[in-house]
Amino acid sequence: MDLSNNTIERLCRIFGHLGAIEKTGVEFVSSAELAGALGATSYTVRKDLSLLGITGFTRKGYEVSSLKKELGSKLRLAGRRKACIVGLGRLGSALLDYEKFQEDGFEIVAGFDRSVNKLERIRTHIEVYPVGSMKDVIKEKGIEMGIITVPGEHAQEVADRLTGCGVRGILNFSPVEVSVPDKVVSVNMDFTNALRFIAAKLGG
Amino acid sequence: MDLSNNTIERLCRIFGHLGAIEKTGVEFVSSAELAGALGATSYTVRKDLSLLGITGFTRKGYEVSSLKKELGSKLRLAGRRKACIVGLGRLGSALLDYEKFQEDGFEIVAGFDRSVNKLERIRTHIEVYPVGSMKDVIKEKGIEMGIITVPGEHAQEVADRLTGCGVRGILNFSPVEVSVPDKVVSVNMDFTNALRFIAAKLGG
DNA sequence: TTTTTTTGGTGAAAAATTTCACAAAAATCA
DNA sequence: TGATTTTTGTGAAATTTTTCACCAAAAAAA
Repeated sequence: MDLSNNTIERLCRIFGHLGAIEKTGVEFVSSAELAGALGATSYTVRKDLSLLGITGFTRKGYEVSSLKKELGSKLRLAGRRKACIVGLGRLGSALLDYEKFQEDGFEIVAGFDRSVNKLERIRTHIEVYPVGSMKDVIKEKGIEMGIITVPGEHAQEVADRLTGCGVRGILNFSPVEVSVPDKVVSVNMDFTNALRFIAAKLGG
Repeated sequence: MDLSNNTIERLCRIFGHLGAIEKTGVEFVSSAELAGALGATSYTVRKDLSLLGITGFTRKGYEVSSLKKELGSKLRLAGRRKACIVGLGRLGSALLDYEKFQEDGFEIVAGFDRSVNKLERIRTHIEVYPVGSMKDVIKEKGIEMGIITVPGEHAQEVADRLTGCGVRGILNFSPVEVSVPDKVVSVNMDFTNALRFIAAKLGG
């Protein structure tokens, strides 16, 4: 199947939202409710789901737990995935213990930093290493995804290193867009740009 | 002018990238170079800029410093804007001292948390307050933007409070989409969803 | 000076995405 | 039972966004 990025992004959000609904014990959810929680329309939600061949029940909506299961398997969000964080400054070390990742099946299994000093000072139950041991650690632990929290100046270099070690997914928190090989998926989260966007939308 | 969100987002990224170019001392930049740094095409960059009435120089490209200035004024990214952070856990307190914000004209002038205990323990040069004093502090300091770093369960409540205090822009790091009044601009940054997106794109 | 090359500007075409409209199915109600 | 309501599924229409094609201008080269 050939889903657009927009569709994938929405489906992932639906998946996340279903987790929340599940906790409330509600059994069915309509496309309109999902749309509301997403800031989309019910048409879009139904179309997105139908692109995956997922169908609901007339006059009832979609069954929460089976929808979650289907999305999980169709989008491959079901299994556990291992990730590492490179750059253990304030943000990086905050993310080391970000519980939401674990809850969602993303396991942070290693942190890397250049500074041995920093590695020694850090307090976390996750194992941390000097960047030099990246290759070994990534191979050994089977790490698939890398989270970049180094300053912009070093982001590309870290991305190269990560992909060189076989990492196929990159979440980049630095403000520079990193370029990666074709097969690698990279997403940028630039906080400052988000504030700029808000400021621009606000005008005045 | 009526720019699409995509266009606004790209223009903001261009603005950020121009800062980096400026430091290198390069005077002109072509639409193709900008496109490369953005992961867009040169057509798109030129069209985006032309939508703002910004024009470059034949065979030279755009003059870096004046382009930055024009974007800054047209998108209202030039002035300083005050923001606050609500929720001073790991992430929130990391963001309190995120230097990039300050560099870009976004001043974090207050942090809020429910727990007085946390407020006492926190080490930062930015003033922190109990949530109860939000209204006063926001009015007094002229805070325009709020950054939400509380758990999802409380995100909507915090958003309501912020908008109730007159905040018009919200950057929401919690995994739940908050709903805000029409005039308010809100952007969600859901880390977990970014990882999901990467996982879904990777497949396998 | 003339030609060639590079780069922007932009209306038109193409592609992608979203919305609509309405049939079909199931639950509810009279 | 039969009418009514609600909600999905989806092809078609509408809208939005991106890309293309080509001109003009200016710099560089010849």
